[in-house]
Amino acid sequence: MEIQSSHLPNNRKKRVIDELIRGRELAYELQIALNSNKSSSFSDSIFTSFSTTNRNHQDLVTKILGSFSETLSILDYAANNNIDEFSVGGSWKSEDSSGSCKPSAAAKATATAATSKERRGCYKRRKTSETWTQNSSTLIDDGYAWRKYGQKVILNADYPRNYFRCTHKFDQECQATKQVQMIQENPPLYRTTYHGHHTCRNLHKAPQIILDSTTSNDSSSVLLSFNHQSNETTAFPLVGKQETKDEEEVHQIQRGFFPNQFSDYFLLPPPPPASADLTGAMSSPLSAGSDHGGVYSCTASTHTLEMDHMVVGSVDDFDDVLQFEF
DNA sequence: GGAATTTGACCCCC
DNA sequence: GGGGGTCAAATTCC
Repeated sequence: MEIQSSHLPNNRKKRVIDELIRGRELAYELQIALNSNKSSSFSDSIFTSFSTTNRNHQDLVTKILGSFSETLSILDYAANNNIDEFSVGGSWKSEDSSGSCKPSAAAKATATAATSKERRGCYKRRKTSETWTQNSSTLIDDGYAWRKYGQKVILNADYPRNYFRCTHKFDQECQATKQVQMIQENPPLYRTTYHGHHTCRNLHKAPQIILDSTTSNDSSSVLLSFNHQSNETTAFPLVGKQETKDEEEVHQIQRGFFPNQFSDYFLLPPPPPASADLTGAMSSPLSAGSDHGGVYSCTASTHTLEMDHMVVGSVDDFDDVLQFEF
């Protein structure tokens, strides 16, 4: 593994390295798990990892996604220096998953209260939790099912903040939440702040394959993600070969437009037989791609995060160079 | 009728 | 004290 990074602050550099090492270890773990599943075909073992029948694989992929999302969020800061929350001591708070809320008077009252009315206010507010933000010009479907639970007018903000929790908060005790706030109307710009990682296993769909070859003059952002859901309605035209029904269920290749951000990457195994199509679908600045097994190389950008059988994504537009070889 | 959203109330924590 | 995060009843949607 080789990492070159020249312009990230040391603390973020260390976080990038730590997260990538973690991601690599998880990927190895996933690889071992997949290899051990010899009764399944490659495509079965890869893509059923998102089905309810293979929760171990799914869990590993979820962890890997989280690891690389964090890494990319750190890089996102570097690329979008206007996100001041990423400053040290800012929104990158230390994880306190223990939920260190001291028992409040209300909570104590709750223990004896029987009525729902009296339970009001007994929530545990996260004192600290891991958070990361991303800005985008569109409201991005990140593959998880969210339930809106609140909206607040924020002081000195032009637009209200919307609060979402994971749909599986109660049935699977998933603590992931996010806040979405429009920060600019024309052109539209949304800021999404995520709190905590998903521990649920019920992706309402897997992340999408989205090739972003930005249609603007700014070629700085390239987005790859992978989707296995077949009948999702989307504003993005599908590209790729005519697929069998099964193939349709494991991947679709879509194109999207997400200028000036790249933190919404997903790490998933690429669809084995479709790499040529994917490559063909890559319009400038993306290029290249192997014709087997799904090793894709996106070489046109300064930043390439690549693993055997997996490509995390690539970006450019700032001077750091990160190369990962596994 | 169940799920999702809206919205006023509650209260933690700076 | 007040901003902001969460709860939960009411309302809307499918």
